[in-house]
Amino acid sequence: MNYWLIKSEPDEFSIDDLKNSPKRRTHWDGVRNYQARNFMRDDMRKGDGILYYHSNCETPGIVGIAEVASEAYPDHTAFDANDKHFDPKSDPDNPRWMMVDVRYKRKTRRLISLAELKQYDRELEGLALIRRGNRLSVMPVAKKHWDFILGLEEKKP
DNA sequence: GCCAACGTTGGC
DNA sequence: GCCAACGTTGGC
Repeated sequence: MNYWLIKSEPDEFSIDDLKNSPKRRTHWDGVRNYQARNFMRDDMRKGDGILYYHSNCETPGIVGIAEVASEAYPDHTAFDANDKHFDPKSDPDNPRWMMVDVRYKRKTRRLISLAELKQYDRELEGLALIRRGNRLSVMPVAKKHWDFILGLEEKKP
């Protein structure tokens, strides 16, 4: 079992939006970065744990837990000229972009902010999220980092 | 809103 | 294959 962190702008699709989705799940479309795609396509497995992260908002940070609910399959929004994430170079016969389904598990007891996570740069060394200039929207999380971050949930910020 | 960091594109 | 130009991400 692997662990992941996925980013979403709460104005676009928040943890509550996921929670309120039918069957509390959705397809994670719109990823248009090769490294992120490769993680989804090659390494994500059903049941993997996901830290749900809110980006580009007042206090960016981890707000919930989700899980991978499917293997990767073609991201059909890349073929839709009316879609925001349309990619004319993605051929339906040879799709360039993939996605997985994501299922809501729960919210974290509190928001674990990026600023707080950065204070533990020693414990979280190697976590892509806190590396400078990081822009990946799908990234792996080592089990020891997963455990450490969830341990923070019980602490005062 | 600013801007640093990064990924992608395309001319050469 | 190099690299300048450009577009995007995302913290602040």
